[in-house]
Amino acid sequence: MFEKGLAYESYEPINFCPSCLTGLANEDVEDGKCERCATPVVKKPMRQWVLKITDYAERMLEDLKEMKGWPEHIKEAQRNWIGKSEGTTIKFEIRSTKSETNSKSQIQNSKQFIEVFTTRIDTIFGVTYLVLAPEHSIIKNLKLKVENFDEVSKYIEEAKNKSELQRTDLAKEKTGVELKGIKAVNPFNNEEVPVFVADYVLGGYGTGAVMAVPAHDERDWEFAKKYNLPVKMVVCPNYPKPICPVLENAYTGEGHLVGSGEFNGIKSSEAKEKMTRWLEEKKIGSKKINYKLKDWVFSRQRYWGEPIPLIHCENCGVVAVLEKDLPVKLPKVKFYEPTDTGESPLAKMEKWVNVKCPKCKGYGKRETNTMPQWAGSSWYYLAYIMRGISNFQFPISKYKKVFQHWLPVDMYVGGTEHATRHLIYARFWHKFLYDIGVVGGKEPFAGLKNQGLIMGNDGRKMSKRWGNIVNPDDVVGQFGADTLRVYEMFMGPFDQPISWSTDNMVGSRRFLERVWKIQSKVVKSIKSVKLQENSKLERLIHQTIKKVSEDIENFHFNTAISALMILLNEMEKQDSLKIENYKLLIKLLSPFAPHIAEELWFDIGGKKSIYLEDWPKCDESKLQSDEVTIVVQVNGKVRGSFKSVKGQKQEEIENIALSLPEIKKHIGENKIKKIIFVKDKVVSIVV
RNA sequence: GGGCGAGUGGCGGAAUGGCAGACGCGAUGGACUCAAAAUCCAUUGGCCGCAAGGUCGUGAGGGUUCAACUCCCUCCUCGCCCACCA
Repeated sequence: MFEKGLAYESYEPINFCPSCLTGLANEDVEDGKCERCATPVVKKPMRQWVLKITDYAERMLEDLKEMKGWPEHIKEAQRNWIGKSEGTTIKFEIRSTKSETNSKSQIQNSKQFIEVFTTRIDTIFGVTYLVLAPEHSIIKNLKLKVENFDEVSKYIEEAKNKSELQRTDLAKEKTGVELKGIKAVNPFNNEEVPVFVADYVLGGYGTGAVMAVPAHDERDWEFAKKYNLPVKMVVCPNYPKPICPVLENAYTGEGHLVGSGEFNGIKSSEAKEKMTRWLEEKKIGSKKINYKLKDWVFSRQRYWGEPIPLIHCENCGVVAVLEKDLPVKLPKVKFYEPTDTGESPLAKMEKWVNVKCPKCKGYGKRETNTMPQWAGSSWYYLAYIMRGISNFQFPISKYKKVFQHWLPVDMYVGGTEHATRHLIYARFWHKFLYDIGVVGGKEPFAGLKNQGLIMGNDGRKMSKRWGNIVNPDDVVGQFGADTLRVYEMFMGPFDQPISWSTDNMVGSRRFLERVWKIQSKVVKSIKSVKLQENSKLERLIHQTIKKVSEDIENFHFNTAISALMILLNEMEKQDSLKIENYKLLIKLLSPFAPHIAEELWFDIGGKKSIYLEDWPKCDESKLQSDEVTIVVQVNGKVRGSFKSVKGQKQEEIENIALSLPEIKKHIGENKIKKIIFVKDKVVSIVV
């Protein structure tokens, strides 16, 4: 990525954990606290490596359309995370309000502009002020023009020192300071509006400045109310009614333009186009697409983590480690405490750090930042394939053919929490590898399913805080691994959150014990088994094969196990059991209880592993009984039922239904209005 | 505030227009036992009834249908994710 220009060094302030002494990316911060140690993070400028994931934003968005095997809600989450919005940038000229003589001497000749991004250029005539993010670089350039620069600096300083946590908490109460001495000029009507700095505008999105339209934006509305700024309505929802409703809050919808000069009376959508074109002609604005997705801060100041394979050379600058020297391994050390300089612990390990520059063979130092934990999980599905072939040889392009054979991953199972982190990163890496020709497909995972979270006994998310964590090792110790597997599959629908219940586990344990026990019923000769019982059982067996096979395909594991329990109940009723039938039961059970299945398989004479056997096939002809139960309804209520031969004609079935005493009773003296007949299922009589 | 899910017995859940509660847990009664555990058998949605039977019932209310847990509309509750993105 470095060589393709997709990695760059940045010195911007990032989240920093004062306890771990490391920089953190947004994904390592939860509610303003360090994910690892729950210490509130602060902002700190640090040197860091950043990957240009934003270059892939559009493709990641576009390719979602083709990903039929992914759940819609995960794709939607990714769309929101990428956060594409189409709008317009527009430059507002800054004008000084100081007297002519003063300004002439102090101000340079060149004009200064504030550029803003908006998705609602149609509301431009409603602009009553401009807002800059505290981080905005233009502020320091305005020092000479701004009369209350001290006050402004103070506000900016305070905003900077607010931790992420405070900034979230204070989100509701808006604050800001006007930049006195300057005004911004609205190019559409040459109106001068005041300029504020306020931390409700984000430095990292768009241009870091917005045009405020309190009449049509809730945040601007709140701010305007607080600081008594004018509100000017310019979009009317019920045009052409002459009177627009009095505003009690911001109207954020679209409509027809009013109070907008030559644009009056046209629709928002049309106005957006016309106004943008007007700006483009004047060269003070243009169409613009913005994404919420930010570039990926890819360095951590931790010991553990893959070293970033770069070398800093005095002569050549940053140079990539040669492929033959990959991967760069961590030095083996006893201690790896964080440094107090904010550098990675690796920086202190001089033997490891000092190397020759691969280019000029001069004096070089290794990059000491390491990769975040997301790095490994972005390609481990490739690593498994590589591992199956050899032991991670570089270059990775060696594996091209093998990757083409195995990829994409058919079914990837993971939690929903990965929607906007791991699954975005993995897709990004895969697309990069596709671009350099290592993998043949654009996407890594064809199918995706999310398992439901297993909640604690109390219905809450398992956590130390609630003391409701269940340790799988303990469960395995008490009940056995197969019981745990069966229970986990049986406890509820795969994709839904379910509370853990150790009490309910005994059911799964009993089930496996009973499977074990009916071994004693197994006979090798058919003679002792009653023929009548056999055909009924045989039908159930084939129904079970069908049900279990389909349920596994559809991830309905709970009902698959239920079907096996039903089969077992029936088998237990038999005096004796054909060995083939018992084998079938074990095969169907084997995916859920692999250990016991294998052991039983050998117990009943299996020579090779059960996992070398073919999966049972369902014989469709043996599925259905000749007999069906017909339900009889009168006025929509079930009043009786009878058994009949399958495929009976409507007339005959109706006659039987009408002759039933309980049906006669419910019909009584009433006239029959209508009879609905559903073959082999229902006769519904309306009186 | 936005998005996505989910509401069915004492509990986990099943049924995707056609007998609601499959399967499992728990509970009750019985068998075995000196006794207990384990195991096995039976019963187990509520209400009325000795019973036969009746009646109500899938978060609430309405609608479509011969028939609705299932489809449509309105609302309530809970969970998860995102959240000042201009």
